[in-house]
Amino acid sequence: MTAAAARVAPSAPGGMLDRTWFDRHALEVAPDLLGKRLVHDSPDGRIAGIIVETEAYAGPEDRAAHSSRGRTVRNAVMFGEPGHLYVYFIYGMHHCLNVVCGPGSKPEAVLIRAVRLEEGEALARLRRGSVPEAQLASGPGNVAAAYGIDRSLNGADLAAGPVWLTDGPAPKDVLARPRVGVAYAGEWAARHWRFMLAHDPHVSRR
DNA sequence: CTTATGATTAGA
DNA sequence: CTAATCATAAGA
Repeated sequence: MTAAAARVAPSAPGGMLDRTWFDRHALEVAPDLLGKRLVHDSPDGRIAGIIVETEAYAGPEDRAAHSSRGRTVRNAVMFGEPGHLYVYFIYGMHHCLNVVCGPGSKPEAVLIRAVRLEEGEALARLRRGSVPEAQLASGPGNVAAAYGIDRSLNGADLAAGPVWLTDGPAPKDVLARPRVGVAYAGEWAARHWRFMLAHDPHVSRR
């Protein structure tokens, strides 16, 4: 293998998910993200794991989505090109990691709610402290914390790194449930747009 | 400028 | 159940 080929490599094991993969409705991407591998090559080292829980946020019509209140400084990335990160700060202390979807510039995104870490556990522990293994990256705020992701990565291109996704093991039993923390969204709150692997100890509580 | 609140979490 | 804690958005 040549040095040039090695440099191309963010795609490692399975193929790297490309922009066209994200250029679909969030409702299609969210369940498809289960089983995929999320990687972050941070300055401190690599963190990687399998996504076990997601939530879909559709375009302006979805009253639970940030984009339903129009384009603002915070949610601008949602209105841009699919395949970028949308990272926002919430409740004065947590970051949430989202993947921007499409189609096209339709402002949709998928929230990554829980990951089963496979690589970089020691690094995650430095950031998260001595929590049970199953909770290292369980819950959206904890995923961002374990991965060391904050707003400095808002808008980052998943096709350029340092964060990207690759194919992973096909999920077996997938459950669909109502989304968390969106009771204010009326009829939209009742939709089962939260997806998770059944019986996986790494999904968030609630 | 002021004010309310949130795609959360940990702990009582 | 509530506190923590602040960027953001909306309103005056």
